[in-house]
Amino acid sequence: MTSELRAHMPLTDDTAFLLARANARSLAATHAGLADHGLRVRSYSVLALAVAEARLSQRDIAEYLWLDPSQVVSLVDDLQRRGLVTREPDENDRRAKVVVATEAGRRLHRDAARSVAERERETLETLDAAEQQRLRELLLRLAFPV
Amino acid sequence: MTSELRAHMPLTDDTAFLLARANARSLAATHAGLADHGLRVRSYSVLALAVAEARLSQRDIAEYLWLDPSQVVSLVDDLQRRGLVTREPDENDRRAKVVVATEAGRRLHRDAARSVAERERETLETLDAAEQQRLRELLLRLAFPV
DNA sequence: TATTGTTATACTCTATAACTATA
DNA sequence: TATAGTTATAGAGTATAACAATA
Repeated sequence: MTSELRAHMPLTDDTAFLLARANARSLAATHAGLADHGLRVRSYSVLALAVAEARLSQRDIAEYLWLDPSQVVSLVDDLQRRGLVTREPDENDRRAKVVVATEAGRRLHRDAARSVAERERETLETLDAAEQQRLRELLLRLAFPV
Repeated sequence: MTSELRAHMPLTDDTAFLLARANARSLAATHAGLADHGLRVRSYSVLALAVAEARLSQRDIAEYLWLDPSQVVSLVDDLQRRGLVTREPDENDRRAKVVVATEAGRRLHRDAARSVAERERETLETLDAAEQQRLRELLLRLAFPV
């Protein structure tokens, strides 16, 4: 970056722009962390929710990850084909299918999460621990407004 | 969102996830604000940099917006075709082209920025003014690490 | 009637490599 | 030898509409 640009820095008072650029950096780090595990950001996210004990339906996953329900279908298809998750019938609603991680899915997620955390740590180290915590609190309220 | 999910909230200690979801909300708001102005997020961002007085080259723009230089070519092509920006030769480097907004480009940007700001305000209102400022400071350091 | 998962399709965005002109 | 802009192409991500099964 030129010194002139450093001094001026357009758009840096624009939350949307800062959010987009910070997210781009974070995405690159996550992508790099997942590369060796045969996962992409979206399939990793779905797997992470399947590993969590929340017993989410595909519709829940779509809402949570801000994806279209039709996208979740092919993501779960892929994970299921690889033996990482299963579709279980919801006992209360026969339309819905709960996505649950298999033992292999849990193992892969654990290894992938470790790689991702390592990369993310480098991305976040420009903030100290308290600042990172404060950032997460603010982002949480933005990501999930009450 | 189910109450069970509200209670559990997987991934909410994951900065990358929160960043992605907050960015998705912000993007949707920006997109809605731009819809009536014939602009998309990426073309709007390039136009915003052209309106700024930083006299950025296409390469600068690519780096700043985290885009590939080849993507900037077609974005500038489109804006230029619509008379919103011009490519000016860089006096110091004949390879480089500086992207500058025309008067029409400035007008469109002003109108679009107003629409975007309105939508963004709704997205951000879950935080008070001081919190929004604090968030921008933290994001800036994440987006542009020294 | 509304919702869940599914299929299909078109469009946008992203990643990569090669080429040219200039440095 | 390296860099700025350009062209081309393939792959990933996104948006939308329609349908069957179930609520």
